[in-house]
Amino acid sequence: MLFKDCICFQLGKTVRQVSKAYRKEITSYKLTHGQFFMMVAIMEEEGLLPSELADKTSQDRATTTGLLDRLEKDRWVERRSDKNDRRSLRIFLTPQARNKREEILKLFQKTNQKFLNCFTQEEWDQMQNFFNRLDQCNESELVS
Amino acid sequence: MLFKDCICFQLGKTVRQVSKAYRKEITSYKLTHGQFFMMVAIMEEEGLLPSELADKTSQDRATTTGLLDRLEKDRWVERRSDKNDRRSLRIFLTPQARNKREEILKLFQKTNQKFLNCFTQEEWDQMQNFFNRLDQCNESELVS
DNA sequence: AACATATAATTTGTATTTAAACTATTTATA
DNA sequence: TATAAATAGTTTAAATACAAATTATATGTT
Repeated sequence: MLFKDCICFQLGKTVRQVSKAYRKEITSYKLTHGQFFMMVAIMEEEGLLPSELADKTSQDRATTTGLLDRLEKDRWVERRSDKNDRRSLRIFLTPQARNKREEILKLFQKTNQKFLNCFTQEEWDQMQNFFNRLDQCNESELVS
Repeated sequence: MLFKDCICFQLGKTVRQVSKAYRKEITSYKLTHGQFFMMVAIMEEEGLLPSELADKTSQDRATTTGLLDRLEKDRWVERRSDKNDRRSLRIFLTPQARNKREEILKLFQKTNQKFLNCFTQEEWDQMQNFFNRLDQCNESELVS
């Protein structure tokens, strides 16, 4: 199997499968899983900057702008300009999104738990350790 | 950390980082990493159907069509129609792609090895086991 | 104050990803 | 042999992803 020992390939394949299963769990809200994560991030703390949300969700800023555009169009969030720094925006929930806060956060926990249940705590610790190592391995210069 | 125990989130974050690092390794050929994997798959065996390549690269067919479109536009591959089944196409390398076959396959091995070097064989076995478990965990019905 | 630099967010352009619908062809079955 | 069902591949539309450029504003330095 050509791609058996290609971490990048295997990781890509797995993330596509897991994301698909995750989407299936959250269909009721008609949010993509990226939008769902963004909503969870905003529901945990309102008033953050787009750049802070980008950091929090590990997306880049351009992607975050797009996510917020669609969430704003669908009346989940609103951008309010910051009085102290006119470059900045602050992201808040709409009233109707705030009504769904508890539900969404609960669904987030429940869905995560379903995936976590496939692993022992020790295994999940080990998996996180692998993820961290991959990040570091990326930072180091991969020169021949 | 809100997303610490969300496998889907952590996996997505990691795959974005790893893919970015992978892209950096293969920039010289001006291929995205998806295109690169597709080229590797074709270089291993010419004459496969798009559907077979989709399976081989774990992409769905629509994605494969798009990848082949761009690879054909950039003169890496050509589609030839199958005489025995007029629905089918067979994918072949162009002569200029065939010239780069050894280089590309070597770069594929080398780049993969760089990432594998961050782990022992035992750890990589363990990681593959986790990936397989995630796939299975997805197939099972995740009903409350 | 004037200017360079940095920062926040967006825009642009290209590629990927996916679900769903679609066309053409082949195979199975009544 | 008709017709239904399956198969191969593509198209469409919407969302991501990301590099590079852009706009507006703020900060630092002389």
